[in-house]
Amino acid sequence: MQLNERKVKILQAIIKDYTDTAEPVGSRTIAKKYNLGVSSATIRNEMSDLEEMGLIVQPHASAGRIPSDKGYRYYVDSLVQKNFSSEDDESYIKYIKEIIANNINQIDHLMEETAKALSALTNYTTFISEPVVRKTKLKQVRLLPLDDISVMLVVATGENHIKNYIIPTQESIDDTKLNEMSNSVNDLLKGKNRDDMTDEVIRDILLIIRDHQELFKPMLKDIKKTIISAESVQVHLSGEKNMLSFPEFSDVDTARILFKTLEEKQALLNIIGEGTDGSTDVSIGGENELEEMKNCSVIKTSYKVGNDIYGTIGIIGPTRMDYAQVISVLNGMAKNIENVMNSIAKRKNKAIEGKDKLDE
Amino acid sequence: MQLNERKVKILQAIIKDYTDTAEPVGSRTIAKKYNLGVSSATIRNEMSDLEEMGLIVQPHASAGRIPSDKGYRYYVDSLVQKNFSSEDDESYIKYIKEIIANNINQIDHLMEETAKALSALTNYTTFISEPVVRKTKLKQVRLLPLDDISVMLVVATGENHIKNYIIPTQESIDDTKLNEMSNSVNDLLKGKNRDDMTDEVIRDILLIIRDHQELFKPMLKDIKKTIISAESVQVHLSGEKNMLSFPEFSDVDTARILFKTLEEKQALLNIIGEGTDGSTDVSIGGENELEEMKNCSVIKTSYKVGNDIYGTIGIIGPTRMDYAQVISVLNGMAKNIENVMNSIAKRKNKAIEGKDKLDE
DNA sequence: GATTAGCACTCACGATTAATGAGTGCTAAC
DNA sequence: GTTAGCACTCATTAATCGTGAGTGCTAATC
Repeated sequence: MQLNERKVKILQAIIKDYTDTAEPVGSRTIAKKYNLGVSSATIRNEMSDLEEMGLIVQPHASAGRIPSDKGYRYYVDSLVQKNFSSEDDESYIKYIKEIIANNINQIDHLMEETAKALSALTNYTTFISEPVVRKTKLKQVRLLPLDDISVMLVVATGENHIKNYIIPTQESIDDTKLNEMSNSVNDLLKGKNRDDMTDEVIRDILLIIRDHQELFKPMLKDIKKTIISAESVQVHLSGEKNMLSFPEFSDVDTARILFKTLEEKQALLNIIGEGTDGSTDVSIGGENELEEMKNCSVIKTSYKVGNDIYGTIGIIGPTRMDYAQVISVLNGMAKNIENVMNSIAKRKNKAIEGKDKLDE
Repeated sequence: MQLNERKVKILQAIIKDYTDTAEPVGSRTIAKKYNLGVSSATIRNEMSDLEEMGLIVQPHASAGRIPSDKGYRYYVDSLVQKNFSSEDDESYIKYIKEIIANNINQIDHLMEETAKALSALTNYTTFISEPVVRKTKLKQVRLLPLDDISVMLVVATGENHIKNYIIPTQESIDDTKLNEMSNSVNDLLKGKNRDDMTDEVIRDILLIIRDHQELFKPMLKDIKKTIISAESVQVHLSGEKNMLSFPEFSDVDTARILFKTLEEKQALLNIIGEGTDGSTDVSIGGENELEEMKNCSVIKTSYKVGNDIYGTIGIIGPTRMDYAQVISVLNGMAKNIENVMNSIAKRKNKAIEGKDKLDE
């Protein structure tokens, strides 16, 4: 589809004005506000063409025009992408710095805070999925004394998912003994993934805890649970209530239906989809599969460490949104998550390198 | 205020009907639906009296009556309390059993799940505050190897608040050495509360970690942070979006303003207030301090272990609600939290008793 | 004295109508 | 190709009116 320069300008004007006002835009408005050097009549003719092409629509006969899904699509594809990266809106950097400074060392906390910041910045609903790793490995499994009647189980996976469990013991267990068991279990499980937990391994563990088998048997389930939760896609959602401030959701039912959809995890996973391979993905209105989201747009991108795709971050808002700004902020945010994660990875590599040298 | 039996019946009828329909109730409706054996005219006369007493109001001249805050108050005080406990609606027991079965061993998780269940049961917004303890004591502080470049810090307090922190070390630290440090630090801090962490103690800790002081110094901050977070009132909120289904919130702005209020932690703390000393507390409409909540009611109660008041649980809904049912469910829920907590406490006491016998 | 039937009165709500004005499409002139 | 001009459309708002739910009062009845 080829548009002459004037048509492009008019389309841009309509999108800009509609984004700001949420009201259909008329030819006179454009003539007055965006001095294109032609009269409203000329603009009317051009608009008629644009409508024929399906880029704009008239909500009703005597109203102005609003961008159609196709119009936004054209805008996003050809107008935004060119220069969104140049729009170096650094205002959010402060936010992210704060988040990182705020002593985040667990993945889910980082996710949660990032989601919050992003929805605060854009005023839209934000989703972010935690890193997915197919076969996460156990890094540490520890049994620690908690008090006279319980023992604490700490399980950490390769991606620093850490979970605690409390095992009620009813009786005090000797520290040295506990420590022994802890070490033995840890030695057995360290580096193992789910498939590695064979019957044989389990038999060995049961042998280790033979004196307290009934007490510690549930531990196996907890360990497995940690692996599963590390491997399953955890999605954080934030800022849903922001949506209520847009006129698109002035009808409570519309909002309620959307909220209900977003509460279903499966729907969210659907929205997140396959991940975007590093690029930024925009789904406009009807392009979304879910009926409830036909008047929403979803913008998402992925963050990654090294060459492995790690997770997805994105926003959900009404189709009428400032795509250029959102894309820019979103990309910045993704880049920042990558930086945080990469800095962890780099530290790790350095440590390994150092070791190698020592080994020589 | 003394009402004759018929007036009471009429007030009850109005509250019941309005709770069900959210529409003003007229004299003819009452005459037809609730056979009191008198004509609508008689009911009109009685209603006129009830209005004079301020128990019901007319939204406008040609409308039926709706209960006023005062009317609900009268109803709650004199009608509900008498027999709410007999209303043994056991339907939610299944829910709670599931929650408990679902292997909850950390307080905040229990809170979160309880809040969710309660809002699912009542369809209202639920809040629950985690146990408050003035001077929580450290129970366990442990340093554990995580990987080559980081060490994991696990801190547990007396109430089984457990937090993990990751300390980046850049270099591998000898396991035995780490274990030594861990034990020493733990010995120093075990049983200490915030005030006990004197300069002297800190000096001792610094001495223990002298070889890695720069690395482990931030640990002190993390430990303090754990104490503070255990001592501060953590409030879980759940089911806010349920509110959107009530006609009272069919206006988006009303809902948005309420949501915004509930997002402020201070406002929530205000609502929770001082705790209720075991009784059930009902705040109806204008009785609430916050302007935004003048058309809401708050019902709360406290759960406790032993003689110490521990925390508050409650619901927020429109003034038009089924008080009897909510109070009953809420009390049941509180009792269940108490049971879970008491069972922990009991196990503990038993263990101590057993030990005492051994010592003899 | 309490209850009720009857009736006038009030007023929200919905439907109908009319005025307004924002906006378009078309035509003819430039 | 551009524009001025004008007829036409139709959402929106305000005004009007009828309807019905509901009340309050009065007088008759139990």
